[in-house]
Amino acid sequence: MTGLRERWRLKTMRTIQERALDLFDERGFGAVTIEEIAAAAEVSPSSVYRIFGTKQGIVVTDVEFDSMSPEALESILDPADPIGSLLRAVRSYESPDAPSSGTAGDGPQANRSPWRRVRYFFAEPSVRMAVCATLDRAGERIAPLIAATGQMSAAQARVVAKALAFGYFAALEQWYLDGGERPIADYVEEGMRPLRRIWATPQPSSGADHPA
Amino acid sequence: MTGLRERWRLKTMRTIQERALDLFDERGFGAVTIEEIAAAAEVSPSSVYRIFGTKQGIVVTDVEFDSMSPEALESILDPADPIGSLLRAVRSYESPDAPSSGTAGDGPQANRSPWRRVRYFFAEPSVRMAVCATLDRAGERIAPLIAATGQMSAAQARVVAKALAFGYFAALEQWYLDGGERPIADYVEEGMRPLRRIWATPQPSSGADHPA
DNA sequence: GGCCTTTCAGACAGTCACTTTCTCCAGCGA
DNA sequence: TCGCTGGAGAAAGTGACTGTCTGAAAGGCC
Repeated sequence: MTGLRERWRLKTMRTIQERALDLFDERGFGAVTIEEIAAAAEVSPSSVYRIFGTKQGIVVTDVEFDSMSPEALESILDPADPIGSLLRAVRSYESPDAPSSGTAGDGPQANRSPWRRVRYFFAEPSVRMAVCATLDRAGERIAPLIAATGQMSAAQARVVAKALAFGYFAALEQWYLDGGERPIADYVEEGMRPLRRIWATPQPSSGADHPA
Repeated sequence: MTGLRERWRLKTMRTIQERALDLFDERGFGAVTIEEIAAAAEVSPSSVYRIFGTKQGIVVTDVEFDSMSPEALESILDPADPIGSLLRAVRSYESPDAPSSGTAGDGPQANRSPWRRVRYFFAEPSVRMAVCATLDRAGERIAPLIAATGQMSAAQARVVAKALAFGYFAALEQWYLDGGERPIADYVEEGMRPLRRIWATPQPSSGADHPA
């Protein structure tokens, strides 16, 4: 039984995000002010900053993932096969409804899929920067989990964690650039395949891997 | 022979960077305004923005690397062994004088090594964000070079390029966190070793690799 | 070397993201 | 039911950044 305050916070978060995206879709990210967003969501500008920190945070913040506890993250991410874990997470996240309209179909009340925000990750430079910062932090979170397996040193775990986080970002961008036709999981699986070699046990019987 | 205008620009760039770092070291990044930096460098605030774009740009911009032509980059980076190329670049960059004082020794007119800026990459969040954006762009530059080898698809080259750029960042941070005692190249070599497997030909005779 | 064009530094005003502080109400525990 | 407290709202301020304009110096042309 969560408190009333937290309920209000979560509901307000979603309201602000949706109203903000409505305005961004309508007039562009840069042409909308925080005051307008706050007015549209019927909260004070202070609340927007208290909740999201920055204007880009409204787009970047992922309510369920960012509030995930370290334990929950640990239960999802298998340090021995992080790419497989990532794929599973992406597939379950993607399942509800297909993204369908990638660049086409820019209607005001467009799809409410979680991928609605993703467009701005790549279209708006300042948002892209904020996404990079978020991935950076994500890397810091998963590095200790990888290091805990004892397979690598702390420095190597750090490098690999960053490679995973930003490799995923690269795959996502490829999906975006292709217009969002095929499911994202396909891009993640294909794009990140070279990284799988990091965990590959040296066996002579691994088949052809690289060509697209 | 380069024009007078370009000469002025380069000289001004270095002046602004050094004066700005003097002020940052003295009072902290956030406590120094652009106006003060401009005054200290004896230029107008407009010029600071025209040259560096943002306040963080003053710290992040690497004069020689950022102005590197695509051809020069191509001549340095061997797509078949990017990590080896990176190591060579780091070693030649690091050679002039050792960084010595990492966290200790915060004197006003500290060392003038190219690593003076690096401290702020990790100490100042907004600068760190800008560094991430720069690495992101660096990834975009090297991805086509990797894709040109034909070993991977475009998506895979994109992923690997990002992994390289941010893996280097992770290694650099490990160096910073350790206090900058050992040379950076050591951290790059050790930290990025797992990424080498991406290019490893499947041979059963590869020895032990992982422990630190 | 003198003229014309272009480029760019400087000045200035404006916008808005973000911070800080204060007040006050309502949720929460006793 | 009664304090206590966390948090929402209001408001003023700061400074990073963006345009626009003007004048002067650089660079090309004869």
